[in-house]
Amino acid sequence: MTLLDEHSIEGLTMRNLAQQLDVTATALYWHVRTKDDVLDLAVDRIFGYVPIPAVGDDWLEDIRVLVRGWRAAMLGHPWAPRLIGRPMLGPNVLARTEFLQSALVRGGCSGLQLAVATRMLANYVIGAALTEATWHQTAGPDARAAARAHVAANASAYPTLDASGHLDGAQWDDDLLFEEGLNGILRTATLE
Amino acid sequence: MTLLDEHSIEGLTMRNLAQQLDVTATALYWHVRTKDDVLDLAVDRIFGYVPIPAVGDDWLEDIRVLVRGWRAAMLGHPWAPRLIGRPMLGPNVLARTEFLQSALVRGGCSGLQLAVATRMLANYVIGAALTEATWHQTAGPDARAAARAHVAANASAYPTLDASGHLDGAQWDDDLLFEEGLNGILRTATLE
DNA sequence: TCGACTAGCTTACCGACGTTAAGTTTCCTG
DNA sequence: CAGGAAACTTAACGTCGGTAAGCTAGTCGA
Repeated sequence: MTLLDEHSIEGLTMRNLAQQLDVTATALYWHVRTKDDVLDLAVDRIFGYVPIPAVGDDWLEDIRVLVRGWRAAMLGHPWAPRLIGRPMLGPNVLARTEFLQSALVRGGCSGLQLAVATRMLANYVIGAALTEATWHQTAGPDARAAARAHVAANASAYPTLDASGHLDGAQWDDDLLFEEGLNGILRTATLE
Repeated sequence: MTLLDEHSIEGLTMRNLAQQLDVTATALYWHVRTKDDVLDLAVDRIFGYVPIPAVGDDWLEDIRVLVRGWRAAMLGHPWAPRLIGRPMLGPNVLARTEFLQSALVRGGCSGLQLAVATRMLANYVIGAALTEATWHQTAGPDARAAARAHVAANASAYPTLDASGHLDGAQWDDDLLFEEGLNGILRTATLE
């Protein structure tokens, strides 16, 4: 994970990892079957960093806390969102899902409604972490400016986009946007 | 894209791509700067497959149609969700965002509300496509069953998860879950 | 008609990667 | 003190993304 944090995904090679451990690359294959296993382990470890809060009396706040921690864990390790799209059946993942569903059940969800709410939350967090991480690491001084310039140049083709400042980035805080969206999703869970 | 569809991401090598085009691998570097460029082109092309509907009188339905097409385009090419986490500033992406935002504006959104709604929708679609694609291609006969067995074995640790059948997969239709969640998100956009 | 120029491709090659096979050390146990 | 397993090394294979230099065909102005 040190390697991943410092040099992102491309920096994690079996040789680098071995060097970090003062070992030959082939020695790793005694502990691990393939490199994909290493990545899977890293992903599950990320989910282990998501604090599972104690069950409180406010199920909505319980969900908020879990989901905030989930997003924070991924944004703290920007390579993590990119690695989703993998099995993800480790016990850490299951424990997180269990907590989330149990909170929803406490809130009165069941059946289809429960399944929908679970997926909404998971999809929202994953999508948010992925796009935010992408945006941050793509934010070379040029990329964002180039897109903005392109929109401004063809302002007639993108009237709304040009006016909304969606590409300005600094206009709205990511945390605020996430929190507002989360509230929206939770509201639908309480309304249905 | 033929290569990607048939052999997924790992099957797309410069050499394979060149062979498919009856050319040497190095010839590709005349047209493309690096392999990442090829992947970026593939991603932008996917967004080109998202049909941008004509502007109708029902802005909610306009959004639904766009978002459905977006998800379908990604699920039709399961490698696509995994490639998000890349620049994504091509004109196709911008055009899609423009349409989405303009529909929201027609619906009365503006300011913070507009930004939140845009992100919610994007995050939801991306998250859904990613998890669904992952689930489908991980669905070896064993993976899903193994997870279910693990939950059933430790049913005491996962009471809600065990009872909800969240891992059964066949219980709810993916399309239905997506549509319901989409309705929920759109409802928050109209309520706020 | 012909030489210059260039878009497009090829041949040859580089270092790094994931992975395997076989042999070596280290250490614990009977 | 013998034996065996756990942990590691050395050597090597095939493939990958990418570079450098050279070849080929067609266009175009004089």
